[in-house]
Amino acid sequence: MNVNTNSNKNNHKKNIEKIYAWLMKSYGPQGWWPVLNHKGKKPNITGNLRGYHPKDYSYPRNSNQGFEICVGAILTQNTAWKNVEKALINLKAAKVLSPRKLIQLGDKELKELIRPAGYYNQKAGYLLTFTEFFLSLKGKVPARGEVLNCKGIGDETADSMLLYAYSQLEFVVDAYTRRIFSNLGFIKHDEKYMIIKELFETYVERDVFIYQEYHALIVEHAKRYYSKKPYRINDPLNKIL
DNA sequence: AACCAGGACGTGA
DNA sequence: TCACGTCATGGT
Repeated sequence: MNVNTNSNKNNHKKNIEKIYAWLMKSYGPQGWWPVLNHKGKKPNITGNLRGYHPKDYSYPRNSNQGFEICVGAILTQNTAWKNVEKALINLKAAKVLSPRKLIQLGDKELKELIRPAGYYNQKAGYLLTFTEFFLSLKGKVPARGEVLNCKGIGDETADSMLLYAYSQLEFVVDAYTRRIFSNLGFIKHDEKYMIIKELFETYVERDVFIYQEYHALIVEHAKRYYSKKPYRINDPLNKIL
């Protein structure tokens, strides 16, 4: 029994490509992952929802920027980016937004700096654990399983780190992805993370920059049409499939 | 003034 | 495995 034409697998590839094309045409390149400039500020070139360097895929440009992306990935768990930004700017201003400096920091100081990002007691511990791991890599690209072994890093955070900090071909799935694509009929609303990840990794062109943009575009679109219930209402994507 | 945000973990069925 | 409570600040 198949009441939804969108769940026809023969159309998945076309539809998922069509959605990407529509999102890109509508919103343009997103410039993810956001990275602060050398002054420790948010570059003044974008709207508040976009990344900091649209069309520029040369990030991260050094190890510290990669580390910054990982820190942001942990801090943004269930947290608005605006609050994460405050925490990152605090860390940058205190000149501790690098792995060596961060592990030297006292527990109380670290918590105070990341406080705006919320859950600061937990996240402080997660950051220290991850930082030790990051240093142990000595620049090597970690395996997904290794990243997942760090307490506080689950599927989405691991994939975010791998895709945006390490330029690995890992599709990032978040609550927004689940919302949009379940409402469009591709998946169940409570579908497992890995099933959704595999859906995209099967049908999206296997290109790191496209993975980076697709996830960012999904977030941008969801913020406009799926941030408050009832979801799906007025979603223009309903009409293009 | 509730509700939500670019989740993950611990616990007890 | 799964449902549910917990963690916390700041914007709307």
